[in-house]
Amino acid sequence: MDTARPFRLPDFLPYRLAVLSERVSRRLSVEYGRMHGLSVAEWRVLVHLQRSGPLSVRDIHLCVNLDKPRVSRAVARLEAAGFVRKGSGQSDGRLVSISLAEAGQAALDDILPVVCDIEARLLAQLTAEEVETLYRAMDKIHSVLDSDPDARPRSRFDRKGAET
Amino acid sequence: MDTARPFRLPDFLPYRLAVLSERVSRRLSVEYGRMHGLSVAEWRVLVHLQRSGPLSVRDIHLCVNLDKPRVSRAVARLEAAGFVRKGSGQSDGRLVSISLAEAGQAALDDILPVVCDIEARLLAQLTAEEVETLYRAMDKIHSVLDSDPDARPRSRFDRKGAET
DNA sequence: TCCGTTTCGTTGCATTTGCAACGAAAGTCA
DNA sequence: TGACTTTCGTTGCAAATGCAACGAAACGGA
Repeated sequence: MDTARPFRLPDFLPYRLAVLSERVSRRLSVEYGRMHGLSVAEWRVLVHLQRSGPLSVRDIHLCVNLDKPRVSRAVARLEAAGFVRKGSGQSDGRLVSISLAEAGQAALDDILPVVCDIEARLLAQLTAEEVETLYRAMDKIHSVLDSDPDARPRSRFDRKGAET
Repeated sequence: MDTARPFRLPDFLPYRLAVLSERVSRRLSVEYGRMHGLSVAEWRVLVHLQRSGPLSVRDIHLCVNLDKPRVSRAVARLEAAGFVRKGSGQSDGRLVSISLAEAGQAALDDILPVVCDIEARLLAQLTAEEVETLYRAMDKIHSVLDSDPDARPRSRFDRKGAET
């Protein structure tokens, strides 16, 4: 019989992921966009700086899934806004040491509670077990891609909750 | 104690969703990109046409999460490539009736098996129950956004497997 | 019928994106 | 030391994106 079910976009995993992810991102960026005029890239850079201390562009690029140019430009804007300071690396003249400025920390202090609250609301309808399964499922999908040569590699920070 | 856990980007749901979704999308677009030079928008339009028959730009726009300009341009490219035909609507002179051409159907016949295979591989590591929970969890997250005035509304086709 | 309003598809435009390439600064090895 | 290669951050540029606005067509009352 081979009744190949007619292909339905709304049932297609990649499409579902894209739609949900975009909707969530949009909802979030409304928040930190209107609070301090941050883009997603800038937000990621700030957050990463907060917990990892001064870093180079490359470090950030490798950790938060943004390509080098995007990090570079995000840092430039953040510096112009006073959220971040750029110093030259001491040992290696190529590296740039990027560190969080007070205004940047203040912005994070503003935004983090709001953003965490949204995340909590999004997850509020799920049982603890559902959340766990959701994350496990997402990780399993990642692991399939990890061994697919045509997939883009996963940043090491995303592999496992990141120790450092 | 209130040890507010230090905010970790890799544990943050919106970030996780974005990373996974982008990685999956990328992996997919490698496929239909190199097979027929299709973009994501064009792919979505083709798929939707296949199962819903001739449609207007507006119909597509409302169903597959693409804004009007993007649909319009995608259709233009698809028409130039011979994948799609554009006729004027009969009753309403404003509407454009877009229908799948033979070449478009052929392209889909080419791509669908490959793309479905990728989806199957992505889900292969999950148990049936995990898949079910994954989808249920995603739906619950959507439903939270459905009642959030600051979130963008969900297309009716995405709300429930789409009857038509 | 006529005129104001709404809807449709397209186009313009400013911004963002992704990718390649560039110069500067290490590193490497003879 | 001196060429050759690699790495870092930035810049250029072509293409994609998001959003507003436009003209054309239909609708809705007077």
